[in-house]
Amino acid sequence: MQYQEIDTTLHDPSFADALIAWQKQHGRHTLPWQNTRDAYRIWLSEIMLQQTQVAAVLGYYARFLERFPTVHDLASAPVEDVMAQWSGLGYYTRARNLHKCAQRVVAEYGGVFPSDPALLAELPGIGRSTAAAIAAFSAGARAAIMDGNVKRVFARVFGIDTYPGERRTEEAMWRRAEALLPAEGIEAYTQGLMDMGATLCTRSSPDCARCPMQPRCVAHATDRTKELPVRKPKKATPEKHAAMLLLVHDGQVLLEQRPASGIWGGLLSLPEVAGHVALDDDEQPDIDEDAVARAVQPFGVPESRERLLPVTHGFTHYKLHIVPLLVTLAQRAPLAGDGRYVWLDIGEIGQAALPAPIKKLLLELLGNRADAQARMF
DNA sequence: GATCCGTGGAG
DNA sequence: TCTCCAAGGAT
Repeated sequence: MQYQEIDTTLHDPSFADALIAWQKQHGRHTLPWQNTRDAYRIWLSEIMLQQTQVAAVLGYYARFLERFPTVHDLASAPVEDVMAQWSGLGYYTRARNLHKCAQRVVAEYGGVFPSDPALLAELPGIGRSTAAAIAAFSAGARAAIMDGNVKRVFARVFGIDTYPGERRTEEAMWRRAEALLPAEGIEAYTQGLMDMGATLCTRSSPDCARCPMQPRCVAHATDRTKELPVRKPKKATPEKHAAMLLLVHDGQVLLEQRPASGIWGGLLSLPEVAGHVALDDDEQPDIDEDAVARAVQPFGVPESRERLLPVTHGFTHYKLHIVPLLVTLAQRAPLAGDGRYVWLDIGEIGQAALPAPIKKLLLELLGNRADAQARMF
């Protein structure tokens, strides 16, 4: 049902003509992943850009290519190195799938990415839209993308007033996207959709005066650019609390590798104190001192303990309140054998595969004063 | 089909 | 400070 017949009643060659002409004159042409047909570089950019804006990707993209210049370099690298390079960019399953995908491209395609979108979409981390973008930019394949930009542009230009996250609406948009594909010039067309969404048809205050679609835009004609696309129906986000151990000894901090799946999958983080964090009458976390003592005990003999101010981190679907418990050890015990725990030099925090809020917490607390801390602990 | 998965910027 | 959401995919 995914790839269905093109609905010819939705054909309108003038849409692509106008978009391509605009892109060539006013679109973006100097992004680091443009002006190449190197599928590796294009693929890497498309994965990094999933749910992530260009400005956030630029630095990561450059560092990543420097560390992994080819798909072979990436495939043969330890996954830990890949995670470390990705640290801070978010959605860490992307990094694991990136690594897996590189290995499959090497093993199954001799290091050459296929140009067929259907084959690309079978690889880990590559869905229908990303496959189309890679195939279009690297091989000129005539395939439709469907990202946030396209949904916003379509919702406004065609006056679609149902929520794009709804299945029926999204299917209708895919049908439209297929029908509107140009006979030629797929690269400028695809880039044009992205450029329009990112630079003109933005979420707030779109620049309709410069928009090539303005004469045909339903939202503009009916003064509904602020209402379209319709918002996601919002629901209350739950709040969670976690007490985390900041165990310090001899210039090092104890970190624990998180499970591969779930939040911050596969990253290093601070060990959590097991058990529910209750809230007292003032909504403040009520830490169970016995639980803390039990959590610390396996790692050594505590010297001092200090409860730090809570740090709040908002995710898409919940809010996490972290209560850091700074504990210095007088004496360190040997680590248990499963390799999950690691003592990291405080000076190496910046390079470690840590979630952004944890890295920030550690750098603010320890990193900035690494020398002083190293002497203290 | 609904939910999960990060982070940073805009307003 | 708070809400929204961005070059989506996997489960």
